[in-house]
Amino acid sequence: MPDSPRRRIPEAALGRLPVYLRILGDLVAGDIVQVSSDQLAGFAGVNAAKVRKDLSYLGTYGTRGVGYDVQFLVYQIQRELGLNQSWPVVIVGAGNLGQALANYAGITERGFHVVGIVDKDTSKIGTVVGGVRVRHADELQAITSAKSVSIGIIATPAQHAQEAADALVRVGIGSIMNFAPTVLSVPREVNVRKVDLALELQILSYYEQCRADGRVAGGDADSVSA
Amino acid sequence: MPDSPRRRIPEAALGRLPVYLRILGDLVAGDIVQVSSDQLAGFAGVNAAKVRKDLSYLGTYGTRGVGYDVQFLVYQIQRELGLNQSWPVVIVGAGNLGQALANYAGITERGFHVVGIVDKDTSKIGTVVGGVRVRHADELQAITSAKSVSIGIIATPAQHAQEAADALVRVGIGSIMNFAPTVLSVPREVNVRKVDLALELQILSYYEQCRADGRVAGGDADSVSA
DNA sequence: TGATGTGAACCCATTCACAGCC
DNA sequence: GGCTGTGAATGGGTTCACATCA
Repeated sequence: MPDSPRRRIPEAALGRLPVYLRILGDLVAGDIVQVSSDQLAGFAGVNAAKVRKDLSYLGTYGTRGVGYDVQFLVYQIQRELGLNQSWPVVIVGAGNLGQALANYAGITERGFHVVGIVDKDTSKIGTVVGGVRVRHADELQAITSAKSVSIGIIATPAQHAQEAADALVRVGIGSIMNFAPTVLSVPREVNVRKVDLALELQILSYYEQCRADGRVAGGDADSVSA
Repeated sequence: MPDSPRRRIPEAALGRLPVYLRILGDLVAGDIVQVSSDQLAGFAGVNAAKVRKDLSYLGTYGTRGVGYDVQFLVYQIQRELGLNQSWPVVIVGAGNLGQALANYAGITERGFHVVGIVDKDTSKIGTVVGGVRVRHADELQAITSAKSVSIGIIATPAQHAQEAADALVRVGIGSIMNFAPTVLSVPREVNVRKVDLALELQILSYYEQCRADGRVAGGDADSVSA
């Protein structure tokens, strides 16, 4: 075991690693082999010290006076994030959103693959979305056991989200991405991440309201100010 | 001017207000008129002190020894977030995601309404999604001017996201929600929020990887531990 | 010389604990 | 007595600045 993952990566830094990874991927595609924290910071829209601190959590992979080897950095980030393996995911809910997710190329491009979609609506069962046949929610256990799925996506309406979460927990899912606008109640050991469109819109609404009122509230969460 | 918005609400607190708002909405529906910070904290999966601090940014609307008036709190949060008006939004990109968004009930339920969808693909133009006819990207200015739109949603593939952002900025959009997996380059005064599915998945991947490796990494971002 | 890696300083957010009020 | 509102303490994340090394 030459290089074991020493310390846990702080949440904030963790959220930026995929951003760096995406940029590094573009650099690889452009045959760039070296990159400095300054350049990377420019592309990512953060400052260079943050980039260096973030990358330092992975280990000391840079070369002083030179920068980072792009390919090697890609490899290290992927390894740390667990992206050197393809994670199977299961989607609960085959409505508009579930279908869009199943068809979303970004999922497979990033090394995830949808191994199952379930719904309770019998009219949806048997239809094929994103190359996967929709099955009944009762078959969740069969799907997750057969494919050792540990990541579940909730794409149901709000009123069924908790029920979906319970079902996922029951079959031993470890991580849940929740697209329903609800706070889920799950055991502590289960990871939940929420993606809430309306919530984000409401935050934008606040900033637009501030703008309209004349009070400045520049909140650039993820963009380059150029 | 009886109660003007004094201080700017911190980002972190701002992100929780929509969560409280949703819960309060449920309470209203259940004819609950009073709520304590303790109860609200329970529903939201945070601690009571945080709820009180968050609500204190709105003003001192609670009653010591009693709690908060649910209806009044709903009104105050809505007012502060600018939700007492219906914001028109425009969607750029009429692919899978754009269509799913246009059809997403949560948008209209929360007081936003899609007034336009544009695309560059002529085969999509003229089709109707979510009750709105898809128009050509060149008509963006006409749409936003006519309806004084200030919020735009980017639902294009990654390689066209920057172009979409430029177009939105050009027509005077103030806030952008970006669903493309890219860091956008926009003027400082434009608000950008990113919703990146693959990024979130990669974070879950990290936690699952940690779990598989035996290192604990419980990151519950938005759930109740019950 | 030039860029990394990192202690130290700083700043924002969370939590504590209690004064103040109903 | 009970719950809010908020200073004070704590903790995490960001930024600074520089020692360190190719």
